[in-house]
Amino acid sequence: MKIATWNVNSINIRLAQVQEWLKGNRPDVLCLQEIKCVDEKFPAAPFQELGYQVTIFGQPTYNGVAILSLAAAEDVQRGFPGDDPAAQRRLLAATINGVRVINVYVPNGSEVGSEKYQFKLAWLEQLRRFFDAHCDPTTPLVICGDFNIAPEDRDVHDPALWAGKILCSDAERAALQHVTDWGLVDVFRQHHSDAGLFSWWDYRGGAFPRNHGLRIDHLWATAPLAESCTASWIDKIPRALEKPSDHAPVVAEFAR
DNA sequence: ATGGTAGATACTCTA
Repeated sequence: MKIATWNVNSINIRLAQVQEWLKGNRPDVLCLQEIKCVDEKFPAAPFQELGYQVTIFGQPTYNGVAILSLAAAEDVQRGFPGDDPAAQRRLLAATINGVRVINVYVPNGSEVGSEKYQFKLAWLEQLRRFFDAHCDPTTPLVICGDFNIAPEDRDVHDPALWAGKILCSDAERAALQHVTDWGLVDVFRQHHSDAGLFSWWDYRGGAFPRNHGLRIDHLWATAPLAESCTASWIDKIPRALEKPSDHAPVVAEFAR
């Protein structure tokens, strides 16, 4: 089973790239973030023609997540239980081939200390409470998406430059660790220990050709699923295309 | 210290 995550920064702008990537990679599951459209404007048919089921949780202009899956998406959950209908749409969960898949677009946080930063930290605390109340670390589960956090300095191209900044601050890293302490393993780091491996490069300043990036897109799995992970990688090819997303797809393969 | 990019949308228009 191959599971992938990709922040596409508008599914409508990126449609052809996502189609091509699905044809070439055929993941069982692709979790999308920042689809930036309402459900009705999501281009579902092109993906259905490729054999994918489409599960959407969109909103106007910002955020929005979706799951494309070859098998049926069961027990679909949109947002945190009890969310206000107007809440930002950043979480979509479904059970696919017996694996609970949780697709997240964690708030960016804007600037350390800002109101949006506080919202990000509170959102991560809510995510931990969601795991405590609704999930079981002894069952196969993966949470993947754009976490907007580089967990360690080896996930940052210039740790001194980024020290204490948004995406790298101690409080963000602690909030992420509090979530993963629930019982989650970073499956990418099971297979790669090197620095310099990134999933996001700013559009500005020629960051991609200089490899000035951060690793902020992740797949974390519970132990019973993580131990079956045979490979994980970041596919930098789409980031080099014309009109790319600023994020690259991240993939994990499981022997199940 | 600042600005650098990309996207949807507003605006406006049409129905």
